Amino acid sequence: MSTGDEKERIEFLQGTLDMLVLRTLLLAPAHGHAIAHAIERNSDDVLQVEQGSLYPALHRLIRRGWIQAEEGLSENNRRAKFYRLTPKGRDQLAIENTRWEKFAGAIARIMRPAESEAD
Amino acid sequence: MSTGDEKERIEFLQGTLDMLVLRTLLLAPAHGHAIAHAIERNSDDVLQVEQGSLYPALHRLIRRGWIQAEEGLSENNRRAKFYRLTPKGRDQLAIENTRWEKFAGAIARIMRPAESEAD
DNA sequence: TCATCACCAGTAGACATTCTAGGCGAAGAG
DNA sequence: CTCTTCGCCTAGAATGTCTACTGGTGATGA
Repeated sequence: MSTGDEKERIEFLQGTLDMLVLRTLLLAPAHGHAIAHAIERNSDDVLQVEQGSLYPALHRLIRRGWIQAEEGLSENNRRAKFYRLTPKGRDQLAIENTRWEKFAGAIARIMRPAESEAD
Repeated sequence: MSTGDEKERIEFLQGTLDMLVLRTLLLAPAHGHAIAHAIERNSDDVLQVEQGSLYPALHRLIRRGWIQAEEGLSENNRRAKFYRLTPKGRDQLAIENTRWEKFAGAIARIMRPAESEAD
């Protein structure tokens, strides 16, 4: 996953993709393409999900029992794998969400006092 | 860098350590140990900086010209390398700060509607 | 004086995740 | 029939972190 700046494509934030995928599947089952597009759209195109990151992530999530795949037909009448959140996946999403907020909060505490505390 | 939960040590957020180090050195030059402790303290011990992550990061930052090292004596009268932010490093910090906020904002947009939009 | 501890710097190797850069099969359009 | 688009997938490289060390040197106290 990278951010979508003009040309400053940055590799960023290892480990958040799983959370984002789980979050997306909380709304409804979806196939790979749709998941990627949903994440991109919902982030106002700040995040870009590469296929080479997405599919390994999906398989990882399956291995861990957090999602499951079902064969189906896409909106465009093509064969597609629909991924669905499992109960374990739902729990995991809650865990990762908490963890993220804790982490982001910690970063904020370090970065924030910049203006006032600078010596 | 990992979060400091009781036993759920998580590997988290590749790439943020550099930003945190730069931010810490914005306040004042410091040696490795001091940088690590400052990050841990300022994050209320949520973040833990491992030496095996810190020193490679420091050397990386030097290679990129964002910080520079000077030999000196620590508060405990021990030989230590004091790392100082360079002008380039200051610019870089601004870049990374912006990037982080953009990224965290994007994550938030995806994660937020959880409560209201859940089907 | 000698042992021990805390402080400070550093490295090697494993590991996980991401990215680049492809490939492949099938539906639909012309 | 050909071309494009959709959807799934993988190999290999790059990156950054973690675990688990090594090593040197002040300070402390027996």
